[in-house]
Amino acid sequence: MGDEVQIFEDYLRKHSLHLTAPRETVLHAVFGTHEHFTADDLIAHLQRAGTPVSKATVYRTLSLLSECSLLIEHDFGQGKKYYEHASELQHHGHLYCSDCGRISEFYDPRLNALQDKIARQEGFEPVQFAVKIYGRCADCAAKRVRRDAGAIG
Amino acid sequence: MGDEVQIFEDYLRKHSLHLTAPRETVLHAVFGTHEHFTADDLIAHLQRAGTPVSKATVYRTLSLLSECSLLIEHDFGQGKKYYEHASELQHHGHLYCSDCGRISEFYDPRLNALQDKIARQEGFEPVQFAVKIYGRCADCAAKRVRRDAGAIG
DNA sequence: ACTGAGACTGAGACTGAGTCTCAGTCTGGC
DNA sequence: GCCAGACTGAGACTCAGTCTCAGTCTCAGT
Repeated sequence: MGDEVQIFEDYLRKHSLHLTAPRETVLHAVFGTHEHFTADDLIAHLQRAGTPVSKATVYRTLSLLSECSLLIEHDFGQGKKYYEHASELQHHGHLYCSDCGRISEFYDPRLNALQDKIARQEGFEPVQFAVKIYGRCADCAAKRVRRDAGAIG
Repeated sequence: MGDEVQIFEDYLRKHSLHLTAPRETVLHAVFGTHEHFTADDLIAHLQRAGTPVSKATVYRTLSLLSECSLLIEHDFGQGKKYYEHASELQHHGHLYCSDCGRISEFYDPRLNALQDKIARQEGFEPVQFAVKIYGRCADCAAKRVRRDAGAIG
């Protein structure tokens, strides 16, 4: 936090836009967490925090933050976008637990190198990689084993 | 085609469901193409072909086909689902051109092995892998180079 | 063939994430 | 202070996808 404000301000200035109070509120809320969040989460959080910002403004600000590469959008096929800080580990992948919805991350440079190589082999100019592994997290896998054992016994 | 009908019929029978005319119409349309398609594409196609099937039924049938693993759903962050045949190359990745929207595929067993290994290292039980590389296809990259050259010269 | 339980259908209402519009407000260079 | 143009919130709108419901069809049992 701090760097982000700077980057955002620079970006806004370059495009003749202003760092207004609602934008600052959103910026602080966004960079005050390290979780993946949705626009709706953020709107609810701001509401609860007593600093409500309208839906339209939240979406507009998230869009600006994505444009200046401070945020990255992710889609896990839920019909809504998840956001995360772009500054975290670069080009990491996601593990999405279909049972509890938990999202965790992993980073493996070999995976990135391999993807880059494959893309270029196909004449493709890669900009962003998105590796999503769907399945069950350790907790849910364990729960399922216990439940299945119970069902049998 | 043929195998798919068999698999679908077996699945339906096992669940006390019927292979009705609208379902058959959808099945034929779905397996009559090898492209990635959206529900909307399919509805429009059936309309044009003079064999319209209602939106609700199309969605219901696509959902059944996904359940019995004949189709796989994909999300490229467009706010709509793309479908493809599950029988095609297994666990392949997608190259999505952000300029023209074209979707192409690649298959690399090393990528799958690596993903499986990474997931299990994290205690995660993988069910499905989704590798999406966003960027520019060869055509669009070339177009862009020409356009940029033109802008400078 | 007839019957009844329950599966199926289409039309259209509904949902929910995200976008757009618009009137009123704010910002900052002059 | 003025003004162009950026910004805001409220709520209308869009659009993919889901749900509802009344009417229809299917098929096992007779």
